[in-house]
Amino acid sequence: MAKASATRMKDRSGPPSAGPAVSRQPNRRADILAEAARLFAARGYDATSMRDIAAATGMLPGSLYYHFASKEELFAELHDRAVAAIDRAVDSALDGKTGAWTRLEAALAAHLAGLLENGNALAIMAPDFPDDRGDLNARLIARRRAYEDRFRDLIADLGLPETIDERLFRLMLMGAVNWSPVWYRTDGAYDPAAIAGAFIGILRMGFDPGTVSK
Amino acid sequence: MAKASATRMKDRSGPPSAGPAVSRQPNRRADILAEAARLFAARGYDATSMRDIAAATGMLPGSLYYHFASKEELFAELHDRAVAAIDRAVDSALDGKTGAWTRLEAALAAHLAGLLENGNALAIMAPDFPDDRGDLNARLIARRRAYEDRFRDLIADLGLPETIDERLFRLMLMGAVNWSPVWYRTDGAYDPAAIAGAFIGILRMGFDPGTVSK
DNA sequence: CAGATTACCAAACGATCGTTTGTTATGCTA
DNA sequence: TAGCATAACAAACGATCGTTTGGTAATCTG
Repeated sequence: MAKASATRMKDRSGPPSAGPAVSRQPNRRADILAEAARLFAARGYDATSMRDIAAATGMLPGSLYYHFASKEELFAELHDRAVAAIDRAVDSALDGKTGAWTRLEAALAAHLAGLLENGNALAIMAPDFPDDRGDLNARLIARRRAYEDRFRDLIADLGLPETIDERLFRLMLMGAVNWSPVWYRTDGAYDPAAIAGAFIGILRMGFDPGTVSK
Repeated sequence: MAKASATRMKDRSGPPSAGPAVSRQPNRRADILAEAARLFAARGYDATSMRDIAAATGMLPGSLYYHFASKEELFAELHDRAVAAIDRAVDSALDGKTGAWTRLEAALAAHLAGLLENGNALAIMAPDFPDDRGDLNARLIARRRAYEDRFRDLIADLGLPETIDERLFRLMLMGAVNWSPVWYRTDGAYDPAAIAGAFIGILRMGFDPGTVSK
């Protein structure tokens, strides 16, 4: 895997701080991102070639390199966008909600719904990359870590008894949810909210007795 | 990906039903399996080439095809062996144990220990293959499904209240455990038994009150 | 209207992939 | 000892991969 020479590549992401942005074919870059997201989610990173993405976008393979310096760069941007989108979804799910357990459940449901969006974003959020591919992997992990800190706070608010290891509590809950896309079926009996509700219900039973149903 | 022509390939797996098995270089096939398992676990399926496996085994790439019809076949056998090994580990962990919660915890600890064995068997057990690659994926999923049924029974023995969906209970618990290899560090504070104990402890608190410690 | 920039096409490059083919020692068996 | 299956080597095949290079219309800017 050759180191991508970033010459001639202008960073077209970032905020459109000044000027009316570009005007010619204003949306091809967004098209690429959308098609790449769909393909990565459906087939995984390795099984999706730049030629596939180009064909789905109606371009030639080399043309992608005008917008993105490399395949890894393209994927990393998708990853960042997915994390940011889920982060915002959690924000709005939390908006106005009160009660530590209710807030945790709402955040969890938004998190899961975000994971399942666009087919299946698991392939984008999950640690698809074993250990290898150092730079990219480190970047993705850091992004996710920052996001998952939100749940550390939400769990701290629960006021769990001291005998409970809050870190393991969080890892258990997040693991259960992050694994859900593996068995989730869109035609199944549960939707994201129901799954989050059931998980929280099971846990809540032990720590917050007297609350059988909502 | 050309359809592998299985001509000239004798199935060298299966039970050594009759005769003293092969006798000449009796162990090269096992070497291949061992090295392939190590490489797949470390780098993943796609990032591990047949040339890598051959080099690690001290053979030439083509020689692998005397023992295995294809790369997928090699992986599938590894997957089956991993599932079988964990199945046996759960067997022996359960041996002599009584009490529904204790048995579930023991099975869970053995399951997690098995996942973490050999570096990280996650790459072997996990749904590495997105949706594509039909034949192989179907086979792997079927093997895992049969194995995971064990936990359905263990959970049924708990006698959970009727308000609890046992399926979601199982999916939650298995998801939490199956996700653990993602964050598990061998130099960390927890070993598989501690993790299983903590997870069960959190759940048990709600359904089996009065049991603070073991 | 001249020049620069944008957004692409067309075509290829070198590397690597899974796999196949033909051959060759080696040991078992009759 | 002849014949045969075993277990590998040696070398290549065709395909596909990420990426690069050079050119070219279209658009924006001065």
